[in-house]
Amino acid sequence: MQIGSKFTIGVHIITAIDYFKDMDRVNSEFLAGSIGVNPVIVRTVISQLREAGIVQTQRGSSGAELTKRLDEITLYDIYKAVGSVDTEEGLFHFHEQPNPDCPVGRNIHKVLDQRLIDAQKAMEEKLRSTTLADIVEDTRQAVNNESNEEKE
Amino acid sequence: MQIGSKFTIGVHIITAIDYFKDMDRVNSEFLAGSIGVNPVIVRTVISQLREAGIVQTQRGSSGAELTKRLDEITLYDIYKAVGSVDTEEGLFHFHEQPNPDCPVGRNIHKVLDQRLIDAQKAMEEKLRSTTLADIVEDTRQAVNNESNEEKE
DNA sequence: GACGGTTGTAATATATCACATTACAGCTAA
DNA sequence: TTAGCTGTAATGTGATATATTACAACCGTC
Repeated sequence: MQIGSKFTIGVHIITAIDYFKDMDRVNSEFLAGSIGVNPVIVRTVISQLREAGIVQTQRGSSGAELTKRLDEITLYDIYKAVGSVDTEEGLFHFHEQPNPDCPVGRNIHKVLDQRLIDAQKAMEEKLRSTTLADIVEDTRQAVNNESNEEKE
Repeated sequence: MQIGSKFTIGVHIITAIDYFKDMDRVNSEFLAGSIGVNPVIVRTVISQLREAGIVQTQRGSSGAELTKRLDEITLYDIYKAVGSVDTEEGLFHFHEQPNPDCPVGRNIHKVLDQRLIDAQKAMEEKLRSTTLADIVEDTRQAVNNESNEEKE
């Protein structure tokens, strides 16, 4: 089991929108090329980011813009925006029909649920601690290191 | 996306093995009845718990036994035993073909990977903090509360 | 105002995976 | 030897992630 790639795609999209904002026409096809997926996937993810108030787009004209500062967007915001984990169901899928006639069966939910929620929250808190400013900065840094290595 | 129910089934199994150890013949059919799944699923999960050194079984004769003390088994041990998350791949599925000709594309992995690993580890650490002794105790407690409520 | 380029989204296809189910050989205790 | 159980393979089925095609709605520009 894995959390779908729409999450890392979302991070990639926002990073690229900022990174290329003054250089290229950052449309869905350009992004799809950088990410390595179909343009429709990019548009779908951008739609979800738009609904979450993170980016802004316009039909017809090309290019998305961020509506928040990079340091106000966390990994968690993107994770949430693209629906990485269903809010109702949670990260852990509980077996659905424990037997109510069995003392263990009818209490296991009660006993486990909060601990599972806590584990999920611990992961989500970690995601909150990184902002897209961190990601973009680290990306620029990595690119700089590349050109330094070339010179040697 | 969700972590499969084999994890909560595993917890249920160990809890029931301990809870009923002096009362019933705890075979795969009995467990399947308590959990509400097919007996083969139970046997599969028990197989994985056995490979992880948590339970011990015998062909022919019925009933599994724990090979560790309850307070030496954590939720994480079960999570790991049943392969809730693939060790190679990790919890987060990264899009697989970021473009190496794009500065963002060829660096996004480097920049994101450690942060994703950290988030996953935070969740797993939480799972480590609960032992099956906690779960069984809370279950007995819950059962006691039931009979108290009846008397009122 | 017609046109090229773009977005938003529906519809469909495909592969993978979780779980269910059947079947049966191997084993143990009585 | 028999009854009952386990271990596991094989197969079915539904759900889901991602890819892809198609097209209407829309914008800036000539």
